[in-house]
Amino acid sequence: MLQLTRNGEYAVRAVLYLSSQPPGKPVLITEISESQEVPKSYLSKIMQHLVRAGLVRSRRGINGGFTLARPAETITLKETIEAVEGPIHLNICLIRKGECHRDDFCPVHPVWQEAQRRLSEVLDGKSMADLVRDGEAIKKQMKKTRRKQK
Amino acid sequence: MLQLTRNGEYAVRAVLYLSSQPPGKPVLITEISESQEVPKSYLSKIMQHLVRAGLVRSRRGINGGFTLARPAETITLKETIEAVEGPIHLNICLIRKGECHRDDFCPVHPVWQEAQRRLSEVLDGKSMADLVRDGEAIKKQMKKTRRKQK
DNA sequence: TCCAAATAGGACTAAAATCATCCTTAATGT
DNA sequence: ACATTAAGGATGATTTTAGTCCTATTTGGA
Ligand code: SF4
Ligand code: SF4
Repeated sequence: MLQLTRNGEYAVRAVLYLSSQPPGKPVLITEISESQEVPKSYLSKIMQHLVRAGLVRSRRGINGGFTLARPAETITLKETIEAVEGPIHLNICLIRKGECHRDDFCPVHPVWQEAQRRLSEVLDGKSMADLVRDGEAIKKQMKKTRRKQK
Repeated sequence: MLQLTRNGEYAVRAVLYLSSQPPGKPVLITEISESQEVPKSYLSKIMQHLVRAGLVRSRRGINGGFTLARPAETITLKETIEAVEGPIHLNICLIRKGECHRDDFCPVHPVWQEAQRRLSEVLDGKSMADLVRDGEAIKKQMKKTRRKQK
């Protein structure tokens, strides 16, 4: 359907939440689940993907939880999504050359290449640190608006 | 999976083929199916969608077949895809305001808006007439290359 | 050493989407 | 009437999505 799945969406929410927390402080899965409105048992699977992909570190037992494995500045939206959904390919011919045998004479192929490039540009252009900053700006803006409405 | 479905892909192939034919000349579904490598019975459903969407006209019986309903210049890639897949929304929050109740404070939401805008730009920027021209240019280029290889 | 707290990992499932096929009906030109 | 051709409905196999649940493993502290 040319749409992000819940896996990708939830991964972004989780990584973004970790990015908003003090670095190094382990965050419980329950806390992520509740604040980000993601089913806990489902989130558990997603976190496993993120750990294997090297974006997140986990510790079990008391004082356990999840932390970012790298600074939020170095983690992009695209990377987070691809960690749980696999590489983004807007059409099968972008998977690899020859995946669609028409690619060498198809006039639509280059259009998909361009579309993919533009999409990647946007998704790779935002780091988790950027998003945390944007989120804080939105919060500030909302407070101002509410004050005006009084 | 954030990927175009066969429906969209096949629709593009079919409309592009019609665009490459003399305007007004009815083309049989068998001809489209074979030249574009799309299962005939499946293609039949897709053509129905395209007719209902107003991109293609059909005539039954002898001398029947499919023709474009409008000049190829006025039909874009995006339009063709959306005719069979429904509107493209890269994430659910782009369907309508409030579809995701987090949209008014979510810092990721604007990124998806931007991504969608960029994607639409590319897909709406190519008309079927453009693609036919591109296809002819590719054919010419391939002939030249083959000559050099001799 | 034993326990409680956490995540890891595997098995399982319901529902939906995807990718078709086949058959009957309706229109159309000769 | 009749051959031709698309329309439309029913059906189905397979895959993906979205999620749950249970057991195992790790960890730190009493
Ligand atoms: S756009 Fe062209 S190359 Fe890509 S999948 Fe479709 S036919 Fe193949
Ligand atoms: S990006 Fe934000 S607004 Fe869009 S679906 Fe995810 S949480 Fe909702």
